[in-house]
Amino acid sequence: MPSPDVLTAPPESRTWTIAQVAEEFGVTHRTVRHYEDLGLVTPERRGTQRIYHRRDRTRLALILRGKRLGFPLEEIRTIIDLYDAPRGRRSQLEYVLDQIDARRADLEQRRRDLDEALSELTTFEQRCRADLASLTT
Amino acid sequence: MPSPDVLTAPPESRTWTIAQVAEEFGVTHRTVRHYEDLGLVTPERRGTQRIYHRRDRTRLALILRGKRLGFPLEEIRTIIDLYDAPRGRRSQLEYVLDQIDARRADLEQRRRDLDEALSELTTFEQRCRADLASLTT
DNA sequence: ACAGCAGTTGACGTTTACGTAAAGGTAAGG
DNA sequence: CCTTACCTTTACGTAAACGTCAACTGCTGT
Repeated sequence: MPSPDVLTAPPESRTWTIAQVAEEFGVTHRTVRHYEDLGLVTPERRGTQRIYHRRDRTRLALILRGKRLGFPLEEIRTIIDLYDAPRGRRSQLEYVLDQIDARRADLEQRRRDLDEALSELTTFEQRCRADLASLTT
Repeated sequence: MPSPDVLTAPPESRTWTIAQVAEEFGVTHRTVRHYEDLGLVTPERRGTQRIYHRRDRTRLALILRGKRLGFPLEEIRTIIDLYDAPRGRRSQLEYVLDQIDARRADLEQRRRDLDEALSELTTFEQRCRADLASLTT
């Protein structure tokens, strides 16, 4: 049985086990550990056990979306690193802004490819529907 | 020297060597041959040499766009196969239309992910620009 | 005290997508 | 005829992204 704390504790301090996050995100624990090996997530350790916080879940969501978009994990890491890079000095901020531009260009290329693929698919579908209609007559 | 035929022949019959298509699409000849091993392109053979036609270039363009979108080659093949599957019988047409729906769902999920990523990037950029402005003052 | 389960660390296996080296065929130019 | 450039097959290598044991550890209920 879970201790009542889970229900009464403030949401900020809510934590998860590896099995829980794996289950929630639909991946295996091996996958989660692999991401940790690559430095994509860094869960807290209570002794030897991993404790996942909200921050870790946010990262996992970012990672998995990156994967759905077809980015390699190493590239995903550079994105994550970008998002929580220190931005204290002007030079750092300018570097980050440059990186943002590069990423945006990449994403927009992908969107062009995607829209192209979608419109070709639509054209193809119309042809098929026309063929189907001509069979019916 | 190329024979004058290359200039006078009708554009339909224009062909390419493996080196030319590889160069044109910015990949190595090894890559092109790999796609052939997987059945993604099937160039004509003149003796032992490969002859690439317009049709092959169209396919290569499809393949590479698929790759930019992060699809595995096997999945790309199912797409290509879909595009030139026989559509004579009604049952075949209905099957193809089902596949089209599945693909569209996939592509639209990707677009959602993409738009989300882009808008997060924009938000982040604004924050950075704000930080930069506050440094200037 | 002890079984049982969840979690942990290696370490090797697998699939995908090519790279790369070896060894040779072929057509054109000198 | 011989070199050179381009093409061919065969085959082993490799990096990424996990899968899959194996062998422990550490709580938890009985």
